[in-house]
Amino acid sequence: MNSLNAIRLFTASVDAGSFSEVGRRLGMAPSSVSRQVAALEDSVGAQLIHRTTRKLSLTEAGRLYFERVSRILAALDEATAAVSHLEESPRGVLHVNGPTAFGVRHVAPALPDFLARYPEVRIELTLTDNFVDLLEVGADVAVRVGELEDSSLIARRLAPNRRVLCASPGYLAKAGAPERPQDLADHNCLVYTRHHGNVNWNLGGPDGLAEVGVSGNLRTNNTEAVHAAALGGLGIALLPSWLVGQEVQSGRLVEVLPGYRAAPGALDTGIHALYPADRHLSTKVRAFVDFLVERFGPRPYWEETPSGKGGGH
Amino acid sequence: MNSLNAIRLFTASVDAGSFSEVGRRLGMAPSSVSRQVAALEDSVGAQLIHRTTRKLSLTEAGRLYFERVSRILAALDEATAAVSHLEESPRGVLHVNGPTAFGVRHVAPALPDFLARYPEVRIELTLTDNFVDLLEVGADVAVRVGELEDSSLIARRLAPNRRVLCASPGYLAKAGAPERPQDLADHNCLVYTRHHGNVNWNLGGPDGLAEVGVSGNLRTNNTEAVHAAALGGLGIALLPSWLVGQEVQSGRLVEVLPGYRAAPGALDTGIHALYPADRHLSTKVRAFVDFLVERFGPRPYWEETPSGKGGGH
DNA sequence: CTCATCTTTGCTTTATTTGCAAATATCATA
DNA sequence: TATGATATTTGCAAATAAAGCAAAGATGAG
Repeated sequence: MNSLNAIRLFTASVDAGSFSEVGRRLGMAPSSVSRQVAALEDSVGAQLIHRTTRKLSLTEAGRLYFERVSRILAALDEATAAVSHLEESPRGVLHVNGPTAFGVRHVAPALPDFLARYPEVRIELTLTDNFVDLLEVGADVAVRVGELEDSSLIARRLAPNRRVLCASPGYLAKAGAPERPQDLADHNCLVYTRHHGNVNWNLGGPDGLAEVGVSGNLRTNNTEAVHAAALGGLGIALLPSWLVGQEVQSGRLVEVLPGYRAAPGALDTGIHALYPADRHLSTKVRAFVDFLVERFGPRPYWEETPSGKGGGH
Repeated sequence: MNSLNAIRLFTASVDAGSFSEVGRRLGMAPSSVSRQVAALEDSVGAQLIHRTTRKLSLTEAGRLYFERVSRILAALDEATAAVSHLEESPRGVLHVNGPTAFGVRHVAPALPDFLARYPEVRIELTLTDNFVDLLEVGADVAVRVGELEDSSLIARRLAPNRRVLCASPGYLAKAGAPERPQDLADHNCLVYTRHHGNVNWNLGGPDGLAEVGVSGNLRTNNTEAVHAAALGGLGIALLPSWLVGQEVQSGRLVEVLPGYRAAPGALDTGIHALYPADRHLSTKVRAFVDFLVERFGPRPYWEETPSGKGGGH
């Protein structure tokens, strides 16, 4: 196949008017230029340049080829530049994928700041709760809460995923606050589970790990439903801090058994940004992930407490 | 610089959806395809394709690059095809250069036949009597009468360049016809010369070579002037057969000393077509030169005599 | 869970390209 | 006219790039 280099040397020779001059400008031997152009001529099957020791002149075929090929080379350089340009600074469309609840509460609110910092980026945010293949859906980066599937993607930790026992002040006034993990068995516990069967909450505290079987009059596979029920005063819930942290801060919910915390399970591996393990990570993805890390960590705003205690990792 | 091959493999991979498939189609190892595309990505500085063992998918940069580069490759192939096309059969502009007198009498009249045979050729005929550099003037082929300058051009012999002693019937009736070369000294000889000084005509005949000093009341550096004067009955002229051959045939001029002929000098090396010694001789030039050879040689029409004698080489 | 197929990487072999030097060609200049 | 400076081109050896092979890791189908 004919090489791009030969074509570039051909046009350069036409511009310079001499193979030697081209060699001088490009720092290569004149013989190489000569041979490349000769090879190009063989490749297209026509003489392109009449050669004299003193002067080069185009044949008709050469003129024709030069005209067309000059524009083509320019277009090719433009195409390359356009792509390289994309990488100079964050710009272009950034497809972000994430779970609905977390996305609505913490990703979407962050976007104005991000877009203000990088005005040339446009974001396409897709919130889905079923697991999607990043590449399948055309996403550049995904935010995942817990449960990292084993994949070729790179995971960057954005925040811890602590779970908090909490209930509304109304419920606690009526039912009292548990003082030890075992007390939970006597409370109406709002259970989030994806499976059937009994549910245990594992709580670590000053007296070690306690496993408590919990139950109540609401079981659901939807965290938001648990959340709503807890806000409504139905009972005690075990919910991620990113969901209830700010309500605990405002007092709409009260943390229960604050000396204890849920033992880290599969759901507690943290909140991560996932992106393809490509050798060339695009600047817009890097910028977005860096932005999220900066915004959330090391202690996310939803973990802040007025007294400075709690949360963290 | 990035190679054309890599770009072709990139687009082929996008089309095929798999490096292995491309390798299969193009008969090369999948690893080579993979490496070429990776090198292209390094070259443009951006990831173009997300790879999975099972599937390839374009990045935004890849989509952008693919769109532009596909068109560019097509344009490049078109440009190559256009040039190659030129060589499939004679077509395009053919620049022909030649001396005025011969061109008007024998080249221009031949062109209708040539153009009828090759309808896709357009001829640009430039007739000049000063020597021009073929390449300088942009000519593809030149017709030269005698005097071949030593150059890198290829010379193909089209016809002999015999010179003929002749005079008008009127002059011969008045002054008589010479019977031996020496008789020319007593005739009014019409001398073509570019220099000052005496002029000798060297005539070869049955009695060997005779050198005769000639003179008359007309000396000129223009062959056409000699020709016109001879037709007007002024005297005896030594003129190329291509100029007077047909007039001798028609009787408007009569050959003098037909048993003798001018000794070949620098002016008698023949009539040639000259064209560049390129490795790729264009088909239109080849066709034109072949056409002239066929039309003129081995015995040109202007050398024909009713009795079949004379002329030749 | 196993298998077939895909991409990638290390390693070796092969092909291409390069530079240098020499041969040849051309034009300017003495 | 002869000489010198500079051009293209070619042969040859060295350097560079590309290819294939085999193996390892990855992914989806059955």
